[in-house]
Amino acid sequence: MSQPLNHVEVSSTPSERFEEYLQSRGMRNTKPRKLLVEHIFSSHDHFDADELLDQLPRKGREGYVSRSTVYRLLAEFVEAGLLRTIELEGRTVYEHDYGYPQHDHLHCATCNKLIEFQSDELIRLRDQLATEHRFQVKGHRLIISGECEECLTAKRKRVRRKVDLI
Amino acid sequence: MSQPLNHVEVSSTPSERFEEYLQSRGMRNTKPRKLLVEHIFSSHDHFDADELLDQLPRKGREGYVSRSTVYRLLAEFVEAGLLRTIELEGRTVYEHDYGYPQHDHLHCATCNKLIEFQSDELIRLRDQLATEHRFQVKGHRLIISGECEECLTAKRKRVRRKVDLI
DNA sequence: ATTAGGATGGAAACCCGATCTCAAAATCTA
DNA sequence: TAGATTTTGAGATCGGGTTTCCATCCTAAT
Repeated sequence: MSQPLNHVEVSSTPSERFEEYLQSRGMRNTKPRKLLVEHIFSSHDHFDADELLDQLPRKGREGYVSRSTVYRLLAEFVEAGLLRTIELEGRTVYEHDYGYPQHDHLHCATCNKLIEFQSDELIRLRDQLATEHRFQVKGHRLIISGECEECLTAKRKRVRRKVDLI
Repeated sequence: MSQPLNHVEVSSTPSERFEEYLQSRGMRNTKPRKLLVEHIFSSHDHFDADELLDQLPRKGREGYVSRSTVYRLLAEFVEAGLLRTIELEGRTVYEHDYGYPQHDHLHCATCNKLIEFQSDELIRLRDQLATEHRFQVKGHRLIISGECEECLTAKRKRVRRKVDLI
């Protein structure tokens, strides 16, 4: 059974890591940049640009970051190796990359949740398949789609309720 | 070693199959519909709407089909089970579904080619992973990205040529 | 503190595949 | 073959995530 994913040992926090990145390129560590790194790494969620904007303070409030800046910074975080993108049904979804191991996803079509898992056997199989086709692997993306436990349970409950009414 | 994919035994051609589909819905078997099914199933390629349009005769020529009709008919073919879509880096790519087995892809980042493969072991692993997470599988999508044999060979040749010049 | 130049906010522009509109053409039925 | 109905073609239009523009603000180095 694949366990909840463990963090990779890293010597510095995402914020520290990003600061180094900025330094090395002569870029400035501004309020929006600090705030967004903090926010994004304060919880381990998947999100797209819009969802992130929804989570942040509204215009006029302390800590507000504009739409254009959010887009700019998300691109920077990806560039810096902090985040990684997943293309899922048209939208671009972001997830932690720095300090987080390679993994794949189960995608629930009902509640839209992404469940992570790690499988060494998958990697082995992938490399074997590539070798058979004399293909040089750079990476892969596996998304298993279907319905998660909670949604299945909820559905079962609904059915039972209907049956009870009869 | 996974072999080139074999066609599934089917009792009728894609054209015949599509005609049945049209009949059953009281739709008409028009020239554009006949022509497009013929064209699409005359070779086993992956394509998007634009590529398909490029392959068809230009405006004014015999056999011309308009952009809007191409989009309309592609949707019909998917609905009819003739084609299946793959979302690849933003664009919608179509491939044969009818008379063709489930499979996955190797995607060459250099020449953009899609190479098909089939793996029972992958299905087994997928189902096992899903079971471990009490997840009900509907399907999956695996894309292994990297570089194909031809592109690797071409690159090697270029390097050798450079070396020769020294 | 000053200041040069990088960064941000707000809004407009963009991108572009996909869809819609509707008059004209094609198909099927009787 | 006439009539009813579906389908097509051409162009306009859409949608919405993303990018650009630029005046203003902010940061960091001096």
